[in-house]
Order: sequence, then C-alpha cells, then structure tokens
Amino acid sequence: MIEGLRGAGLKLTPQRLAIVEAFADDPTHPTAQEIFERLRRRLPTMSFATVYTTLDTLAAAGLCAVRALSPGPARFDPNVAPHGHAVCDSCGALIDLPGRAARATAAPPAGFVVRAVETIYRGACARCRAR
Amino acid sequence: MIEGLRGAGLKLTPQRLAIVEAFADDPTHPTAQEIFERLRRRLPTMSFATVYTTLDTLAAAGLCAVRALSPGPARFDPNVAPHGHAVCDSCGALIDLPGRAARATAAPPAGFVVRAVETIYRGACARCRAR
DNA sequence: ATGCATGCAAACTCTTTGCAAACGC
DNA sequence: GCGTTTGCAAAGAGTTTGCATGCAT
Repeated sequence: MIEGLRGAGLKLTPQRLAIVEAFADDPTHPTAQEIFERLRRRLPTMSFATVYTTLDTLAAAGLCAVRALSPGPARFDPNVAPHGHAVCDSCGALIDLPGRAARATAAPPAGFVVRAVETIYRGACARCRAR
Repeated sequence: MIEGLRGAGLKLTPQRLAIVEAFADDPTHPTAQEIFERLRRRLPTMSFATVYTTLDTLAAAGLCAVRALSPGPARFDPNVAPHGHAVCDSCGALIDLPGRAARATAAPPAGFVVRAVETIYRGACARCRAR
C-alpha cells in the first residue's frame, strides 16, 4: 500500500504511514474511529479529520475500499479485490467471504447464522452514464 | 402493509397511512427526504421526524426494509423478501434485481454497467449470538 | 379515558471543509 | 521554496430523542 502511495505521487507523511500500518493487514474492517484510537497512542497530535481525509485519499487512489453495507460508520477494507461479506444485523461487523464470491458458493464464517443472502451489482446506472 | 400495521397493534393515523401510500408501490427505494417531500403537499403539518419514526416503526414490524448499501441517506424498500440490488456508484440509486437472486444469475438492469458483483450474507455474528 | 403518536426543536453521530501553520519533496 | 498535508474548529448531512400536545382506540 505504501508503494501505491508513492506510485500515486502522494507524500509519505508519518501520519499516512501510521494509518496504513494500522489497518493494511487487518481483516476486521475497522471504522475511522477505531483506526484513530489505535494511532492516538503513538501519534498523540493526530487529528481525526486527517484519518478521514487520508482514508479518502487512499480510496481515491484505489489502495483501499470504503464499505458501507449497514447503518453506522463506514468501514475500511485494505482488500480492494471484489469479494463478499457477512454483515451482522446487530453490531454491523463485517466478515470477509473467501474468494471472489460472485456466486453464493462460499461457506458463511464459523458461528455466523445466515438470515438472508443477497447479491449486489456495483456500477453505473443508465442515468449517470448519460452524463 | 396497512393490514400489517393493524396486525402489529399499531394505530392507523393519517400520517402513517399517507407514508404507507407514498412508497408501498414504489420500486425506486425513496429516501426519507423524498417521502417527506411527497407528503408535504397533502399534509403540510407533517414533521420530518414523524417520517423517520414511522419508517422505523414499519421496519421494526417487518413491514418494510431499510437499505443502507452505500454512503448517503438510507433508502426504504416495501419489498421485505430477500432480493438483490444494483447500486449506482455515483448517485447511489438502488435498482431491484428480479427474483431471490441468492446467486448472481439475474441479469443486471438495462443500461446498468456492472463494475463488480458481490454476495452479502445478513445475519448474526458469533459474538452477538453469545449474548 | 388511556396511552400511543405527532410536531417541534434540539441533540447526536458521522463526515467534510476552510484556513493557517508545518513539512515532504 | 513550492505545493501538499496537517491540525483544529466549525459546518454539514443524516438521524434520533425529549417533551408537551393531540388523537386513535
């Protein structure tokens, strides 16, 4: 991901490096708040707004993905390859499904009780493409 | 849906009836704002908060679904059966996929250019079930 | 008559923005 | 040195809540 920052012509600031390290290897899809709290210990002057803008910057550069699959804060995903998720109705937790589960063939995560399965197409609608 | 209100022991107020009529047959997944604007003409004293609380009440009674699949305002769906959606990256529009598209077999809507397909499991995670 | 529902405003959560100071390149 | 990035605070979007009044049952 750090290579990606450099490749996108973005500056390698201590804040950005710390944010990348804080979630690049984390499969739990932390929120901005959670990432901010992890960093506070090491970089006490870190601003919450910087966490947001940096994550936005990473997402705009295609280096991470923003997941908004349920109400509540957005979750950030270092895995930009298309893949499915199990979403908890009560806490909003996001758990990766293995593989490019375009079809619902992947087994749900251990202990997860499935209430519904749905398919989502992401893309551009006809109206937006017309512009 | 009105039957459902009665069956759930909820009062049939003019506001609730108007809200139900405003989106019960609407496949476009309006936001609370959009529903509110439709009602304003007929019920000028209608409060925006009433729209939210009523939609919450309907959802809690299982009479509609709240869809939060992308950033921005939640969208309300009168179709509570599990089904898939096409989500526009740029405007957030939600378009129904036909059938119980548990598997990605449904054709995308006309004019929609698909960038990615993903599967979502909804349910209860192990941690929440433990409580 | 009773208690749930409404309307209003204010609070709250999550995210973005404006601007001066600081820093990477 | 130049232009981007940071930190802070304030603003903005979206949603929820408290409380007095009103209405369905």
